[in-house]
Amino acid sequence: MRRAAAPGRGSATIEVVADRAGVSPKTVSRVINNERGVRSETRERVLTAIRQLDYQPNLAARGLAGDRSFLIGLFYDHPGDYLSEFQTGAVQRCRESNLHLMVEPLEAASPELGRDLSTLVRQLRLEGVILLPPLSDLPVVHATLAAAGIPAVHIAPMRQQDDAPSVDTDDRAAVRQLTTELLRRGHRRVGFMLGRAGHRATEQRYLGFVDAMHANGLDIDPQLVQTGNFEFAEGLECARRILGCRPRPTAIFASNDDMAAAAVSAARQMSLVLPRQLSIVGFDDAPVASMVWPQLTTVRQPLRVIGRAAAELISEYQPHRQGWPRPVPRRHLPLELVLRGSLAPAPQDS
Amino acid sequence: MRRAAAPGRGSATIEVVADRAGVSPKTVSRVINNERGVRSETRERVLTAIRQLDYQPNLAARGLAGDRSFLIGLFYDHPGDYLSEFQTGAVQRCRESNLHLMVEPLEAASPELGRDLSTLVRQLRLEGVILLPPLSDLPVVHATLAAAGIPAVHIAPMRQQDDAPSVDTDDRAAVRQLTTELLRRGHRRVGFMLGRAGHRATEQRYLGFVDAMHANGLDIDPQLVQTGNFEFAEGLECARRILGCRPRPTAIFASNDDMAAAAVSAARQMSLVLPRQLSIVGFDDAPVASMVWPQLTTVRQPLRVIGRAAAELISEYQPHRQGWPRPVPRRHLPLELVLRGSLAPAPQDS
DNA sequence: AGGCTGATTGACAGCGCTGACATTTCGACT
DNA sequence: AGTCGAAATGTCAGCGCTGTCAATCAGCCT
Repeated sequence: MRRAAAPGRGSATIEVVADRAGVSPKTVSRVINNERGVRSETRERVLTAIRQLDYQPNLAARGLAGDRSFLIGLFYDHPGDYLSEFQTGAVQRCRESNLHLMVEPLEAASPELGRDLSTLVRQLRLEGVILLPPLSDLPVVHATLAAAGIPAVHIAPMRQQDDAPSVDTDDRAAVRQLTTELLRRGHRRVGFMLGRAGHRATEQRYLGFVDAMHANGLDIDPQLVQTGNFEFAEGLECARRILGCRPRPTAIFASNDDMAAAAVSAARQMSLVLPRQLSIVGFDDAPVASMVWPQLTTVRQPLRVIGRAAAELISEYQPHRQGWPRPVPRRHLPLELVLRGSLAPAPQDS
Repeated sequence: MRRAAAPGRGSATIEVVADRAGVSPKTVSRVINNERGVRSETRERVLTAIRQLDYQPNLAARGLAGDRSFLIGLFYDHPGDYLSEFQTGAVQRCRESNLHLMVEPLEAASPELGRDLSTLVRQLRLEGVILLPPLSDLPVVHATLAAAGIPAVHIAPMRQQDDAPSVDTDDRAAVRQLTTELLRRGHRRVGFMLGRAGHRATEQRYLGFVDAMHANGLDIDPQLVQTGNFEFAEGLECARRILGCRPRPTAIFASNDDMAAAAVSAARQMSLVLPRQLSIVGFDDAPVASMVWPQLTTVRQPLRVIGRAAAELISEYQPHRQGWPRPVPRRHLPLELVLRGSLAPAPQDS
């Protein structure tokens, strides 16, 4: 023996387990990797030995020998409060497949993006990556990963790539439904706060709004549609512009909760009584949605579920292994309306 | 050659680089690892070859041969909006040391906690871990990591372990200062909303409050001190109890912004005019702090800086390498007051 | 019993790198 | 020029596992 194992660290090797079970290391390996072709009695013996020795296979060795890494990367640009929920879901699913999640913030605007990404991906030999928007829409990202041959799941991409699995939610339908709720309560003049240009969510949510308005024979007053960027500060300006229109709208649909919260603030500063004089609805069911008064009616994003789905697709979609390409997997998840106090009947004309 | 390298994936090996530079693989290894004893001319030649071939050393191989992993773990229980900021800071610092961050949610309450942790840590051969509260206070976590010989940085632990590096902020001083601001504006009856029992933050923030009150010769009315749990929902109840006291306090200090936002809601429901009739201050400078009206006066947590510091301590504190133990490293970071609209002079007695 | 097939199991090299140690090189000094 | 020690570089085995392929075994048929 050349180097003594540090005491306490690490654990038994596969050889020790093999000896104890009276089989060869290769057989232990087969058991660990759940390969078929091991008699169940043998498998049991091995499993017992593993348990008794509290054996943990060495990931680095497995990776080196098997040309794998057991690692998948989660790339994001702006962290938001949604990230931690998403990643928790993803990690949970990863555990089921014995994978591990590396998180990597990346600057979408950086000119080094391609190189940074390539370095990371190749150094770690990632088995797949999850791309959060807006990274999921950058051609350079797509190109770099394709060149490296790394499967990538795109979360809520603007346009689906034919060759890339994706996970998204049916924002359009949800907004259509929620807008319909607004109309059903008598609102006719409804303001709309757009999100940041270039996000799929921005486009889809607006389309859902248009769907509902048109379905009810209503026209959209362009003045009442203002562009924000999903952030509170911009949302304030945006809400003020909308509330400055005459006749004043009786409701505002904000493309996310942060902006909806901004609308609440703006209305409050203009001394409007909420929700009697103005209904406000948002999207995301972010923490702030239940922290303003009145609480926001909104659309819940099943963030953990999305995270799980992303990790699941990655673990399934391994084009260079067995019988791929099968159809590129996608998940299209439903959303749930959350009706709260900020939604009220339209005020009576007086 | 036994197995063909998958085309496009991976990159040149150290041997290819060595050949190109006209040196042995070992010398390339020396350059990669920044070891001394390489003539600078040789080093240059190797570096050039590395650049030309766009070589990325294989982490798994480095790990296996060198008994390292280049991985550090970030363990957390409840993800919160603060997590993503923290982790972004940590990842940034990790990159500087060529380390990578694995995030691992863990259930503090689970009876399997010790086993789960041990499995993770040994399978990945983590070089260190960062523990977010409340994990940083669980004896089983501490014991498991100590047994495995893994250095752990504790973030804001209740009590400092003599042998564990830690990062925390001076919550007590910050609350003392902010309370003093309140008193300077004429407030005398000030309510206080405690955080979840067992958190260091809960204790320290309250102590800061007591410090300031006593320093100004004021007693604390026990009725005005209520226990929340850092969450909005509890905060609402808590605020109602405080606002139900007579004479009604003219200000409330909440142990975090979520609860401060709850106080804003509760006050609004009681038709109090903010901030004229009631000043409210919080802690954290969470997103919600600037999303309620009036915006919250609060204390900014330098989350990224804390994350960086944690990663830095881990990369420095490697007791089983070179000359340890040196003094166990700690960081005690200052906080910054953020004065916003929710803080106003006390109403005049009438 | 012998032969044949498919299911199990094992032997062995090698994944790409680094630790220990051997060897060479180089400048300084007799 | 010759000697010596430190600095620079190289040699080689092996980290712990898995892929390949060979060997063995059990079951079944004639």
